[in-house]
Amino acid sequence: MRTGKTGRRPGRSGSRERILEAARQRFADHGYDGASIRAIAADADVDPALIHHYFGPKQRLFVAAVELPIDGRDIAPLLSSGPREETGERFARFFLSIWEDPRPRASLSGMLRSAITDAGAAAMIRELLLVRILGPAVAALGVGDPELRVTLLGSQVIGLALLRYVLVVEPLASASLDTVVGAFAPTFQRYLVEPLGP
Amino acid sequence: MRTGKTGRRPGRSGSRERILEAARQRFADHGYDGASIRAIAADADVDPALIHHYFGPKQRLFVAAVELPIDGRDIAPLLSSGPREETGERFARFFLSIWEDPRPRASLSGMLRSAITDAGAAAMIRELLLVRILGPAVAALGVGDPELRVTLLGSQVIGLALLRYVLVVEPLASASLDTVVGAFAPTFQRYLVEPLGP
DNA sequence: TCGAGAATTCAACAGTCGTGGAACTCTACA
DNA sequence: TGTAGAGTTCCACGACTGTTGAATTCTCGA
Repeated sequence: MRTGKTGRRPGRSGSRERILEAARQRFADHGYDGASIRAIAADADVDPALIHHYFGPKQRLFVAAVELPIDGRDIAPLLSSGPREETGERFARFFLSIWEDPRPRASLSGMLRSAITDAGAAAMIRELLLVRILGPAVAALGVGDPELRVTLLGSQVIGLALLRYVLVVEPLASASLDTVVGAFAPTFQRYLVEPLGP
Repeated sequence: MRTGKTGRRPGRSGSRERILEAARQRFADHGYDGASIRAIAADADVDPALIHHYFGPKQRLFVAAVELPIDGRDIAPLLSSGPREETGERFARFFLSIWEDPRPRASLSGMLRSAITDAGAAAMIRELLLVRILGPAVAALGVGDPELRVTLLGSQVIGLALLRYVLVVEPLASASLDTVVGAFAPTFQRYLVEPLGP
């Protein structure tokens, strides 16, 4: 609602929501550093100072925009239910079902991109993805070496997300869901429940 | 050699080499955007304008600093030699031997970090890592679905490198070489030579 | 009806960034 | 010895960054 004039606008303007939406998009596309407050403000058709008024410093806007829609405790029962030799496939389908949905994808993309450059966000990905989400899920399976398994799993999960959803590398990006599940399920199966050693 | 005075220095100063070294380090630690010309110049104890004098715009400095020390044609014969059921392990050992060496690691880290944020570098990782390095290696094996296999392989390679070397996530980062080989070799084996489908 | 406070913008500050030009000094070769 | 050119610095430009303070206009409860 940029009328060029100062002062409050009549009625409900929805600026706050537009800011969050624009921030999610920018963070997803350009990462933390690449997404400037001014660009987000322009997308939301709003003055940069308004963003600061609502959210304070940039870091706070980031955590407000990129809030994780997944709870690790949802995964644990899903993995434990059903035959153990299909654990990897269940995990693959669950993981992909989240990323196929465009809304969480923007948040997750933002996290992933930002984690690579920003040191604080790197700690965040460790904390959120590995400790809070994958950690409990693996722990609930009661297998040996849970910490190592979490990182193995994380390495494949992040690599897959990066190539298929963030960088959009073909032919992986356009491969059908069943193809992707078929390709990655055995890998997840090994990292989750099968013996690791050489 | 910052004497505070202008003009050429006597003797060989090695500025060019120091600039490249500093650039590699900065790009590795902070990615393309995060590594400023000025910071690189400070590390190399040199005026920022000298960097521009040698390498032109920043993009040219990046490709000069981050030059890949691997040739895809070196990998192909290595993968083909030896028993086929150990192909994945040979690949794992080769791949890890490169990253364990600190010099290429800096270059590769820089590429990886930059590829996530900078759009041009994303195309570069696709071109260099996937097309020029993993592509020929997989093609030489004469298996079906080579393009898909390259991206599967790439997803695990990048995820592993990211967690173990770039983000340094424990316990993967400190795990012994044999542990890592043991954990990932079967995955690589599947992506390289074994049937994929569900 | 009045006043507190929410919403919004403008203008500006102090940084940082990449890059270009001009000037200076040394080297290498004719 | 003279001179073209490589190496090097300083300075400045214009653009962009996150953030702050003040001013303005609207809303809502007392």
